[in-house]
Amino acid sequence: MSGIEDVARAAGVSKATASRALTGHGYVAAATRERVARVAHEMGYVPSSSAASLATGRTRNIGVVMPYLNRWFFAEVLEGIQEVLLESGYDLTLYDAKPGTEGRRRVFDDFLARKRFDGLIAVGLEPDDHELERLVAIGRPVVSVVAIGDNAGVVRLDDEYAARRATTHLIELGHTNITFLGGVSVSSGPHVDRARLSGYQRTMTEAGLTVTHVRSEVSLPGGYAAAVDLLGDPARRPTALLATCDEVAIGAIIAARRLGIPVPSALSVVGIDNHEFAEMFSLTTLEQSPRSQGMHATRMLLGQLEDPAQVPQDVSIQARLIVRNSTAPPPGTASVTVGVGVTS
Amino acid sequence: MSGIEDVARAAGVSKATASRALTGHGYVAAATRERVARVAHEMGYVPSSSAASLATGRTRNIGVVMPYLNRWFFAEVLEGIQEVLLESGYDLTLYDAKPGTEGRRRVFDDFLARKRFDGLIAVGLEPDDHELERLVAIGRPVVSVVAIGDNAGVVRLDDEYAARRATTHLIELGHTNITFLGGVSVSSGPHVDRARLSGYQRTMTEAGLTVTHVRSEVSLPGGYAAAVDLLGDPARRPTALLATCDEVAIGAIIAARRLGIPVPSALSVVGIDNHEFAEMFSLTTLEQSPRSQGMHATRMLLGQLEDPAQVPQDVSIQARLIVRNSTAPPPGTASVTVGVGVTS
DNA sequence: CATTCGTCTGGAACCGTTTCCCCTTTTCGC
DNA sequence: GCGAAAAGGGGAAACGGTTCCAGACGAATG
Repeated sequence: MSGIEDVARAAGVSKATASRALTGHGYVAAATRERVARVAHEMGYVPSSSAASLATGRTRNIGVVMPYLNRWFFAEVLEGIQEVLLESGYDLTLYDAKPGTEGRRRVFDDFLARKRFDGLIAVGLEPDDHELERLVAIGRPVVSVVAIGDNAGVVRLDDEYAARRATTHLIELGHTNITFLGGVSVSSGPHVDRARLSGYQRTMTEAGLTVTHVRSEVSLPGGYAAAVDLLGDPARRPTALLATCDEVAIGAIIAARRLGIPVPSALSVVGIDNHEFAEMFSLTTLEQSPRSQGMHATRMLLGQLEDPAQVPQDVSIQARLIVRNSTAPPPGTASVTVGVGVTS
Repeated sequence: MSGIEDVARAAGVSKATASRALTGHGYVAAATRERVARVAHEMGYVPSSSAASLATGRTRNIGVVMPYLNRWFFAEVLEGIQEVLLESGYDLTLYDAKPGTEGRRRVFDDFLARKRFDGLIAVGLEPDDHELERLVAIGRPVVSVVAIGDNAGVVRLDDEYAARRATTHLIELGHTNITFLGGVSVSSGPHVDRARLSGYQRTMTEAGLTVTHVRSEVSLPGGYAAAVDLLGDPARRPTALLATCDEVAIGAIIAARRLGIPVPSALSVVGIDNHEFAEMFSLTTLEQSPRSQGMHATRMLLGQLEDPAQVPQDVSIQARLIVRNSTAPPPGTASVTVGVGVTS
């Protein structure tokens, strides 16, 4: 296992020059640089990252903390992050912080404190006060995807806007009996879902319509179960559903099919996400493109690293409405022509 | 930012003793150890991992290479790995190696060569010769989930067995016209799918039945599309489908519903995986439990790290058959009583 | 032509641990 | 009570890079 000293010797230069040649910092004659590079390559020399980190104080590694790995949104964000880091030559260290677990406590109290990264990306973290404090205590730049409640750079979907836009779409189609399917109350639960619920509520209220909110676990099976309950009772059945996310929406569509309720003629369903399954179910939805959120956040963080003066910016994304075939005017309406396709 | 030297001074001992006290290596009086630990804790001392790695040659970090992050199987394996590593105090560095991308090339040629880990877990990697060579060249223990073709430790599902078991289940129900829905030929493509196809073929042949294989992309939408094609043509329609995995199976069930073909009365469908959606679709399937495969592989690797003499073992898992409501005797059969529930 | 400046290079210090080696003190067996 | 072994602790040398500093040289400047 050869070190830079061996390379230096083989190239007939000092350690210092070899280092400069390989890192590109400081003066080195072009011929020398070339020779050192060649020798290093021939010897299969790879610098020790621990030694380099120790000397420079930089790890060329980015930490990513997220509460779930197996949910569509998170996996997509992670892929976006990974893609940018790979291009930039940074490693990615992953910390799984499932809410309420001992593992999460250890992540915040032990793992992150080791600072094995130059910067941190927090995805949908919803940290409590103690966790937030630990995050700040690390003293490394933090960027988050989905707000975490402090002044770090944030990339996120404008959830309130997305829900308003979805609701408006249904109202424009002529619906008046629209139920929100989601997991939380406005005052508690993940901020994302609260903002979406709130966007729905405001839009409905502004239009003079009655708000109805049905609880559902935020997952496909959850949406299915909640929809079976709701739709099974003809008295409660609305003409349209706004789901807090596509998984819930798809669960609801599956439930409707099973109950023999045709979508969209008897029931319109709209989601938020543009999940990979949305197309297959012809789901009208708002696109949130988590992958590019991840990429965006990563570029922002990398930018901050190379120029610490760069002020972290907050980026809020306005989702695009994608109209497919899960929404239509309510039953018994004079047919209305609606453009099918993508609109803003 | 305090180093071990500050701790040592504050505790009135030498650097060497402080190090011994904190790491637990070598002789240290109990009282001293306790005092050093207390002082360190009070000062909020956290050892520099780069310095420690440099000195010891160990990183307390495990690398994980996988081709996809957003597929159910991979995400589950990753969670299993993460869980065990978190308990053991190891970090996890993730390398995304999507087949055929420039990123993948860089992962193998640059990133892995940096050896920022004590060991590597390769998940469903299917490396080519060059990649395999690079993997070996790293000189660190490698464990893989799903075979990679060399003699490293492997944890995997016995795919051939799973497919045989699934086929047998259908045959026992009375089916004779069973189509395999999957993405490959026996001679090329991912080993997993080939083994499953092969298990199906042998079982069919042994039973004197005709093999029919329909190509499908290995994904939910892929299964949907392939099934729409196949089932839409009454001449080709079988009485039972064996899908290469649950996602394909579920796609097929959705397609059947849409075409008005009742499952299981007119069509039986069986998958392999026990995907999180399987229950919702009442899918009969073989459980592969990727999460525990991940945990298993991780424990194996960690074991090898603490005792290099430990020979890597290959572990092959026999999937359990979970009978739900997507399989039944073929139409027009005298009804056969079949136990519903879990059997081995 | 002398001076200055930019370029190029080598020696040595440094990053923050761990660990080897050696010395002192205690414990234990006989 | 004595010698050997074990326990406890300190100094200093690693680990493998990067970077500061100083010196040497050639070209440009006055």
